[in-house]
Amino acid sequence: MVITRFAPSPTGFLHIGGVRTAIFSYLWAKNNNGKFLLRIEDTDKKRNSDEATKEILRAFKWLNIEINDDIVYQSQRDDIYTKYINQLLEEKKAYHCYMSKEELDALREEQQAKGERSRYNGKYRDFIGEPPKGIEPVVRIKAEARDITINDGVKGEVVFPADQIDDFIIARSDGSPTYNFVVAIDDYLMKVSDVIRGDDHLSNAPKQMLIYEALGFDAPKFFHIPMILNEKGKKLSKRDNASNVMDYKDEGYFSEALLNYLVRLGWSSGDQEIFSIEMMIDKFNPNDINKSASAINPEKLLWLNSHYLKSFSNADISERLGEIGVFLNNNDKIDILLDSIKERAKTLLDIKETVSNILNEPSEYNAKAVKKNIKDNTLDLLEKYINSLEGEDFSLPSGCETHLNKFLESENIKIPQIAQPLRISLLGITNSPAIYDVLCVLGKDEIIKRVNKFLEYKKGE
RNA sequence: GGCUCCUUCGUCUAGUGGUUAGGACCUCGGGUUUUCAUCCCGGUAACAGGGGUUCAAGUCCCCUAGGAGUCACCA
Repeated sequence: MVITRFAPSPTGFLHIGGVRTAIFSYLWAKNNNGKFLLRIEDTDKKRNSDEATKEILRAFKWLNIEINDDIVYQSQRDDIYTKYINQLLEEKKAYHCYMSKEELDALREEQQAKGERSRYNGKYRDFIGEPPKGIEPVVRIKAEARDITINDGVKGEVVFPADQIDDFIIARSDGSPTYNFVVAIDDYLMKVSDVIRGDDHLSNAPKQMLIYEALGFDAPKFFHIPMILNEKGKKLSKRDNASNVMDYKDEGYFSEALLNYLVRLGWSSGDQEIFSIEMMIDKFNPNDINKSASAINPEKLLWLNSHYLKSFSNADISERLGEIGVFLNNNDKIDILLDSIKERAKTLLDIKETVSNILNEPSEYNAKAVKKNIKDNTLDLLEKYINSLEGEDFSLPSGCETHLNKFLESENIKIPQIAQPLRISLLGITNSPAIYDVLCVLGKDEIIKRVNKFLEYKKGE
């Protein structure tokens, strides 16, 4: 069975790069009818917070990525790690190192001064005798001096030369296990078969291989996926704006669009751009992931978002609007309104804004628009217009159109002469959905009310 | 600096020795449109550079350049 996992450390919000890693892992598991697990790497008590964990979970919920089995928290697994550390110690595959931090620093400086790579010199590797007093030892693993080859599903064969590898620490002087150690143990214990993670972890892979070998465990298959770059071509970090997933939600993006956008970053299936989640699951294979890093492209995301928006039903959109506090339930023209708006909007926030522009009486009139469109005879026309509404059928946009055409003919004017002034008096601005739709949604009483208000405003000037 | 990885239009990518190097976003032009948009049609635009191998190279090899990642008792 293919089992994948996502293993964030809860040090803040979930960022875009992490989400993409998670999606890839999720898709690959589902493609194989396998499992997608979540492990919270909260061993660094100083930097972790429960709040961050909640935030990560909230993001997964929004993205509709389902996590199989119970969430694993590394902070609750000290006993397990200790057991394996002791095992390695007993088997002489690991040893206590009594080098102080100061001594280690001095060693590093000395090596760097000579232009060498800083690595542990193996001082306590075969140490016998009385250890120095007053020093709590760390545990180091015995790393055999040989090249280590990682057979990566994305990068291919990557060889790390022997001189790059030293006896690294698997347990700190306070007894707590280090990152590379717990990752290896947990992936094994969770039966993770395929590790898909950022290629910033590639250099950790040989260390983990060493741990697997020492313990006699089979190593999982690795897929080190390239980083996501920001618009400037630098590694996307938490400091980049728009790196927090939930910011996208707040800005009116849909999880469908974000997922679609992210899955196409570094991966593709021919010329296909639009993927439903089912299609992604069907087509995704981590072997097809690109080797090179890719830069984020907000415009394409926006395009995808508008694409998805157009495909949503009005009921669906209403529900999503409800989630951000916009309720349309008591408006019987809801379909006309949303049909009209969703064609031109790109985000949920766009819809919210336009809905509010239409449903709420304008509080002011755009001066530039007024100047351009309100001529000497315009107020007369507007007055005539509202006086001509009696008995007209405004239940559908087509009725509004029929009536307006009649009005144009009787006044012998062209449509812009009345459409733009109507927009201004009804909405305060000239950018709006089709005028017939606006008229229909508002209804005659509201039209009369707003036009009168505008007329009074103009007369009062 | 050591090690590792990467390099096709501005961006995301297709491409597995023979293609007029394709698609998408952006951009530009045109059309539809009462406005803003949408939508439709069309255009501009790329194999980092240099050597090989081969009848033939974006595709294979080498070098150079550029970019990225990593070098903790962080994860």
